[in-house]
Amino acid sequence: MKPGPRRSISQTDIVETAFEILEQKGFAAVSIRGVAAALGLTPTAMYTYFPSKNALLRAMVEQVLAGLDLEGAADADVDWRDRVLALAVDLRSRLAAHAGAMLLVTSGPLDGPHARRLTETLIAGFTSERMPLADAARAADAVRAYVLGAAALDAAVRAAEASEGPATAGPALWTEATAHPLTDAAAELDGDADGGFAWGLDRLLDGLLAGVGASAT
Amino acid sequence: MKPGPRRSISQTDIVETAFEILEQKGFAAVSIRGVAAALGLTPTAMYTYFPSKNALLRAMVEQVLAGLDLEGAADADVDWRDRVLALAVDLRSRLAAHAGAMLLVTSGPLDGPHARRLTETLIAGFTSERMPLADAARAADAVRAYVLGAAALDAAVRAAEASEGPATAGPALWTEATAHPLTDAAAELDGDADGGFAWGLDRLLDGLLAGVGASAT
DNA sequence: ACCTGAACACCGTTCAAGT
DNA sequence: ACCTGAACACCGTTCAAGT
Repeated sequence: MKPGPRRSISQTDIVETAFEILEQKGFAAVSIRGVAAALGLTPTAMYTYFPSKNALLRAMVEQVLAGLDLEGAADADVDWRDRVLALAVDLRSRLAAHAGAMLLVTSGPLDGPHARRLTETLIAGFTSERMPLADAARAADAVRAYVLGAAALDAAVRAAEASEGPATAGPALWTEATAHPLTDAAAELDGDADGGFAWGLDRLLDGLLAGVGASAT
Repeated sequence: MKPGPRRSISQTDIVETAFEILEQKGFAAVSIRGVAAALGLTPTAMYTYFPSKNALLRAMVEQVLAGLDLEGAADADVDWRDRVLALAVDLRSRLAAHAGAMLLVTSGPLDGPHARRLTETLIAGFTSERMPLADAARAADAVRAYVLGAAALDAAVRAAEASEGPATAGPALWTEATAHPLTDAAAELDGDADGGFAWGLDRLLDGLLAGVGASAT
């Protein structure tokens, strides 16, 4: 095919195609060349839209965050505690929806516009509980860290299950099989990872909101 | 050079070399070929020691975790709260020590022997505070998530600073520059990221330990 | 068992050139 | 501005072969 302007493909089209590849073939398959091929372009044409692969990955992170209901989280009619819980659960499910989304988040800084809006919303919520600004900022950081870390641990476990089957341990790299009685016992009586996430977040909010506002139980 | 057995190189040597490359040239430079070259081997010889690149990365994660003072964390003479704080701070500083260590952790499941020992130690500590096993397991998950998430956010920020200079924003991808007054205001009066980490962990422990034991303040 | 050399099927990115 | 084609300097991994 000859060079020259074609029917314009948007950055959004590229990001969407990248997400399709991410879901179908995993994080490793998200490549400039692969996305270009799926769009019927040569790899070099991609550099018209994004200056680097990293820029593409950042745009993907932004799209994941774009769907967050920050307006709902700013609704002062609802308790802040309930709002931040809903927001965190939503964010976590969005990160869980795409198999490799967590690697995206870790692969670059969370400094896009939607990421900043999320941080701003969190800080605003905590200050609305009469928390000093410095503490509110740290509280926002703590919530971000908890949600991201939980999503990362989830993603790592699921990636391992997908790549090598559920019941495969390392080939005798370590011999002591049952040296972790508590971990094993806990694994038996639990299986509700989602419940664990909300429980831990609840405890974190207990600690963050203790003694700062009336609505903190 | 001719093929045939050489003076044996150990898996430990390979992992150490990989860490040197990680620190000097970053995560992207940690490659089978690169590590092999640094050791004077051909890439294929690497597959004698590790079945895949992923196996090498996992071994690196294990080495980061291997240095953790789990014995100190099991010392019942000290308050569990102080012990888990020390453990978390230690883990975070280990993750921060290597520029790309966080990507290592995120790139695979934390299911090696040292990772499991860490989980076991955390659960044991929480049960020692008279916490039910199921809750102790979830508390351990919460602490892991918080520490990992905080380390991930740190690493992302530092990676960005290293790759493109501190004061570079995106090239007008978004126009509203000062739409985040709280974030900006908080950034001005804070700069102590380490303090923020410990503060948030303290709040998390407040929430986790509230009402379960005598030593929970 | 430990290693080499060649090969396969990929990468991100740059550059000169076309329309 | 948008695109192609060729090229550079890389990847992980496999395979046959040597000692």
